[in-house]
Amino acid sequence: MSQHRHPGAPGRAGAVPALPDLPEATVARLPEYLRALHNLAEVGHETVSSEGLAGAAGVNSAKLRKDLSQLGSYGTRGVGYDVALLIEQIEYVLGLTQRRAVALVGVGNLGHALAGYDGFASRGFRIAALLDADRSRVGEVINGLVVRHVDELPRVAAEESIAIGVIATPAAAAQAVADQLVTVGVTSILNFAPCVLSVPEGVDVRKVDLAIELQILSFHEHRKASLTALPATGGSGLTALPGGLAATDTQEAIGT
Amino acid sequence: MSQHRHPGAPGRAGAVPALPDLPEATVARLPEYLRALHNLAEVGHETVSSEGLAGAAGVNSAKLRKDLSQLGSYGTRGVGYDVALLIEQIEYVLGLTQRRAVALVGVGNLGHALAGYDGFASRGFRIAALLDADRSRVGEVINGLVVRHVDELPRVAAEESIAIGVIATPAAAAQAVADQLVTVGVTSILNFAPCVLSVPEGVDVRKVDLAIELQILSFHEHRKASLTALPATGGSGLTALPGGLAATDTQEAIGT
DNA sequence: CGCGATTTGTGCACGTCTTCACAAGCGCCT
DNA sequence: AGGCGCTTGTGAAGACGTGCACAAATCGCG
Repeated sequence: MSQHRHPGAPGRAGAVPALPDLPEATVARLPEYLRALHNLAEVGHETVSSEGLAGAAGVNSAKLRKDLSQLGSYGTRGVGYDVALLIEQIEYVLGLTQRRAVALVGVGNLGHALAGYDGFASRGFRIAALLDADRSRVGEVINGLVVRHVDELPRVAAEESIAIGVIATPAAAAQAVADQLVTVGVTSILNFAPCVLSVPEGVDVRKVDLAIELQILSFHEHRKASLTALPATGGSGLTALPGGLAATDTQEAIGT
Repeated sequence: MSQHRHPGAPGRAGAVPALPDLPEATVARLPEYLRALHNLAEVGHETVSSEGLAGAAGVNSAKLRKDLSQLGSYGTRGVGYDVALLIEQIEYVLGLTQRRAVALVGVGNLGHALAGYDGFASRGFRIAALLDADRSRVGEVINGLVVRHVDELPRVAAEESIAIGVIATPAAAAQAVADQLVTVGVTSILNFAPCVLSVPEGVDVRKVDLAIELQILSFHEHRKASLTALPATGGSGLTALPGGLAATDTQEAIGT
């Protein structure tokens, strides 16, 4: 689909392939833009304005324009962005032109669900191996993949280059698993275990903790409750407002 | 445990119960501190220094002190923080003194795993209801809870006050579910579906998207690869450094 | 009772992120 | 060709978050 020229160095071909060192906040939003763009492409949109894409991605249009300008992307003034081209650009920047191999360690409750998650395959990743420390689980087949023992990690890593390790073990086991992953050369880890991982410099760790998300929401619930609990004690004037005017943050009121 | 005086307004009893309006970045870290504190308490620590707690939580000690000072917490200079007291304080601020009821919508792959997740119960939450739109799933028992049809949401909400709604449905269904949750009075939503939710003002939405996390990691992999690909083209002098000196961010090298 | 060791709480400077507002550029219509 | 409306890209200002470095406070010991 619209195979313009090969996605590579933006602009001149053969130039430095190094990435333009994006702000982290921008990087965190690019996947959201990408998802929105895929949706737009499916519906048949050829181009999209910053306003339109921003709406679909749930952000401010100015922020979106600044983000896209960061990666040197070419929109057309008066028209908007070419959807297909922008998808290519973002996928290139995110390193999704190659399908990255993921090793998933821990096939318990959560790991099982992750192993069956469609989003892996459909968003540029491939589960290369399922691993677990529990030998009674080894041999089990999940979603067409056989669970292997975690000690086989070096062999797995030798078979195919693992780009990302996903840890879905209990907290007690997580650090040991992380160490093993680092040992076999993995430099990116997604940690679902509720604990802090200690890794050498150069290794990236991202963490997803369900309980933390719930507790943050709980805080806001608590705050909202404590606000509406004040009836009208002669507040300075900014009381009432049943909906609560405080833009708490997170992602309130996306607008239409 | 350690039922000091009732956790309530910090300091004087009966004072304003309103929360001190914390910075969002601080709120996001409090759960991490809380978890670290529980670990310390189990090991038998009575007090902990900012340095010690910061290490356990994977943050800078200055940041931790500033965070704790925000909530008016009382550490003791020369000694540190009282672990039990600090746990009480943070749990109060986060609104965890009451066990909040969670409604989980969507018991597919992921929802199933979430329903069986221990972290819910052990971190201050209680799954009050499992709901799904698929009638063939209704009646199924997961972890001692019966799956009910999503249309029963109003009845469920009437039975007990739902504090938080968790959406674990496919993206296509998520917005409709969110609307239903909002209708029955839920003002906090945790969304696992890969889509942007539009909600009225006053409703908080947090999002967890596995694919986004992976794509962010993919970017860093891509960047690291493009850096090491430059051998030694007479760089300005800060090349080499096999580990890569760039503190990419996220959470690198926690130290010991 | 005083002193030193230790640790908290915070003022300040710096960097990052966000948002506004507008100039520059592009296409279309006349 | 020229002008007009629309949209991008960006400079500048402000809000926010971070980390250093140090003063203030507390404990323990002589």
